[in-house]
Amino acid sequence: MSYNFQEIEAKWQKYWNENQTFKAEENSTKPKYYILDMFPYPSGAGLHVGHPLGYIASDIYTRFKRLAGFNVLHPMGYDAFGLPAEQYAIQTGRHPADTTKENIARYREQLDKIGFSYDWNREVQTCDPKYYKWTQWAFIQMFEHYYDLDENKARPISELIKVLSEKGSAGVNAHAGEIEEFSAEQWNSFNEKERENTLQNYRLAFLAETAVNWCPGLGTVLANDEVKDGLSVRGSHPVEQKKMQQWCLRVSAYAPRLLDGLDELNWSDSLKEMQKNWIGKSVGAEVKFDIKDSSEKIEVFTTRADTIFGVSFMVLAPESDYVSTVTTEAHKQEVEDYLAATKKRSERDRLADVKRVSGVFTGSYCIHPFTGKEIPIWIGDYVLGGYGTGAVMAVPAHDSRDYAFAKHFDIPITQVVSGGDISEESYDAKNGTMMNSDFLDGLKVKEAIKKMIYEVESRGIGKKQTNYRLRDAIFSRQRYWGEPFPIYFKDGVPTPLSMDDLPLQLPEVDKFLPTEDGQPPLGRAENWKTKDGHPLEMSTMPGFAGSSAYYLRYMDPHNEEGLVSKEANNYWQDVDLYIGGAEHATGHLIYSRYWNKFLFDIGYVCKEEPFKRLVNQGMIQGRSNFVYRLKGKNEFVSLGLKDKYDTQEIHVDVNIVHNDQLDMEAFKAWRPEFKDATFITENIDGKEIYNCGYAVEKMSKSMFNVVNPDTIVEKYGADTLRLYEMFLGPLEQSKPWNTNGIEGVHRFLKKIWNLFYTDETLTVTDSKPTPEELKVLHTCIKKVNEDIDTFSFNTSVSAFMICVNDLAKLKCNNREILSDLVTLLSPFAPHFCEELWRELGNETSISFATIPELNESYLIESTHKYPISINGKMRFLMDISLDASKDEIEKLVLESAEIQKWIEGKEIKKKIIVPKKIVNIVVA
RNA sequence: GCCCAGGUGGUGAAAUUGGUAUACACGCUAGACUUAGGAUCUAGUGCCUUUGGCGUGGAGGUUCAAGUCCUCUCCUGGGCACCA
Repeated sequence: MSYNFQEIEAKWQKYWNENQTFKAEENSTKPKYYILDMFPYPSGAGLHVGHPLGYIASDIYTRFKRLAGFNVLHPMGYDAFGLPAEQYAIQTGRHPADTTKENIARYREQLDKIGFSYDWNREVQTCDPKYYKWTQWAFIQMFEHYYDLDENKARPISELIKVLSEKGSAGVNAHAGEIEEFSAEQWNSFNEKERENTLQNYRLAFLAETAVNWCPGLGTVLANDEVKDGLSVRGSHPVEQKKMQQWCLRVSAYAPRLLDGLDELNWSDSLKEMQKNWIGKSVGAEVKFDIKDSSEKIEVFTTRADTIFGVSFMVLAPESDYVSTVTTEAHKQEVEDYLAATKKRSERDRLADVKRVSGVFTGSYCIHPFTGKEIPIWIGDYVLGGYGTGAVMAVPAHDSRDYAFAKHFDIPITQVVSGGDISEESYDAKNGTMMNSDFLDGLKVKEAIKKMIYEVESRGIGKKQTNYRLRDAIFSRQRYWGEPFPIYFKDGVPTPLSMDDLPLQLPEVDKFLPTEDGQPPLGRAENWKTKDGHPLEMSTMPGFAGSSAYYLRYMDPHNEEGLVSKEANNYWQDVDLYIGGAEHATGHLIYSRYWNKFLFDIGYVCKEEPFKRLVNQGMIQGRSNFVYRLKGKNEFVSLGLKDKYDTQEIHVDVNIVHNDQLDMEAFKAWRPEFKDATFITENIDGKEIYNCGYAVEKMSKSMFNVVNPDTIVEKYGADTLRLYEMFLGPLEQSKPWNTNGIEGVHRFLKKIWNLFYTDETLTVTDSKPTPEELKVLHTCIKKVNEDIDTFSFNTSVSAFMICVNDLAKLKCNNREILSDLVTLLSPFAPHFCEELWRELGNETSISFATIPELNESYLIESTHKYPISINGKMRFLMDISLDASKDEIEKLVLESAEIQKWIEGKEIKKKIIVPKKIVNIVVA
């Protein structure tokens, strides 16, 4: 029998499915282990070979954990709401629900072919009303809670109301929006609308008029992580700033906990670093500056309180509220012109010319709190309205942006920290000694910061302050294909629906476009009202809503009473291992942590952090091929000769190129316009060949470099695909896809097959394994065990190859050895191993086998007893632990009886003696 | 500009964490078998001026010993970017 992978893989996939082999149960005596993949967005293009990389790694880990005696939860589902399906719907008129359903079916088919051990009973689709009922529920919970800074957790709004009615706003220490203080009497005299307006400043899910990233191309707002370089991540449309009333989540309330929580997580340093930067903690002080001839003050945030004596001007953000208070009549026109010009510049333009300095003087002055000098107040667009107080004290000598501004407008520069030369550029470093700074003179920068903050606080002109860059998440999208908000407006007051009315299902609409009067698509739905006629919210939730708690739903996917039951949550607790791309660092992985912390606060889940360990798989890039067309002709020249002609580079489908050589007939058949193409070929070793150029690019349809896993599975089988994707290199590294080495991996499986079968019949012996065989096997067991926890699967595959080569040399067909080998290999090549496992006479699935135990004694014993062959040379390796000099050891070792016996009559080619470590002697 | 990874044969990559550099695989070369080979097997394959020497982006350093540690520097990839 030869290795017929197609038959074998179909057979065992069917068996696993029919026998529910991978069904996870909560009533197990084994320890639990939860392994999660980032669920895919089912796009119309289907899976390419890059998608399964992480899935294969997690599946190997899953199967390994099962063999090691764990009760493993390994589910899969789909992140099914999103922009592409809606864009497609707008273009074709097809309902996103229909196309999504088709795409999911296609994904499932592709996933099934690779032999994953998912428990499909727990499948989750975010667009399923049974699922998004709980997304809506969570939103209502956030609406009904606020963040209490004393208890440092979310608490019910009802408790807040009680405090407000007894003590007024002073009785509450909450993470809230800007609130004007009010007394209990005032609160009690508020009408319903006034009360709600106040409460909106406290709620964790709230409506706010904010500057948002508005994308006209997509007709919706976008979150910060959905915008890159002023363009939308999806579709690359320009994005501009616009003030709009939007639902928001008060993620910023959790910023300190999101930051501190990172310490206990087993995530990669680079990913933690990204989150740290995104959260962006900075410690400093808020200082108040009096405005000249006014009772008003300007408050600024600074991390460099030490440099306060170097302040030579103030700068306000164009959108700052201070602008109107400080602008004098004489400068009004100038300021208004400047504001108008700034507003016109899009986010993208602003980023494009960061270096251009612009600003305008307001006509007013501040009074320096220490020197009493007058400081001019300017407006500049390098100051951000949304960060700190929207105003800065400018210290041109020690801040490069202030320096550029001062130089441009010819404002004096005073050095207050020694150490740098400020004639050409500012000196920003936080070391040096203070000068020109009155009572700070002579102090080091760090001491000066402390002293100044103390001074500011004791004079009552400011306080120590920590700021975070993390903003509240904007949660509204003016879109159709998302979760509807469970909110209606009762006389303009936003009110949540009751649980009985959930899920609030997406209505049918005639078109997936905004209405004529600019309302979101849901405005087209007939009767988008509650039963008693109140209008429902028309925007929908963003993509990250559905993916923020899906891992909890897998624990208890069919529960109709809640997102997850207490029992299921207590059993599975949290995700032990999460595998996915690093591109979610500042989006999904922040929102999920926030969402989970919130559910933890309200006592709904038992763990504060959702993902204990996170492994990022690298991206698989495409490897594109090019042909070179003579300009204006239908003639193509091979890579080696192209410099002799005037050519144009054209992407060619990588599927008709093998080892960079073009299949010329297939090329002619590829597209009609190339039907009559002619070629200028190269002669290499007597063959006429057309060589293609190549480049590493993103895998995408337009570059014709997409490789579909189905093609690989068809040609080599799923097990070869799985092994090859792991063999390609370290999991976390990005790498281009190429099939150059896949033959070697496929050959490896055939070699194992041949250990079992001679002349197509199964031949295994039941004799006792020899020490050599045991050594070979246990070397492999050791290596694979070591690799598993670091996901170094590429070296595991190598270890298997070495093992099989050595066993083939020993002509091993021992049942015990082969059985252990197959068990160890089964997580990597499950179908293949399941087949051989049964051939060895086992009744149950190999998934219920036990991982072979490592016996180090086989290794140690043989190291001393058997000289081994490395790279064709005989070597004697020996562990020594003598604390002696090289020469002494050499003498001792060479004179030992064991070595004497071995080298007798042979020529010593090489001696390496390493104190305390090893002796390595190579003989001819 | 700031932060994080990384740089090893023709290629993908290993290296017991300071101890035989290039395991394993691809590719290539030669041979065997074959009507044939995009099949299988065997041997070889870092470089050079080859009784020897040089080699892990470059230059120094620590050490009996450095791909690994330290200093400087040059590239590549990723993230953040007027965050005061």
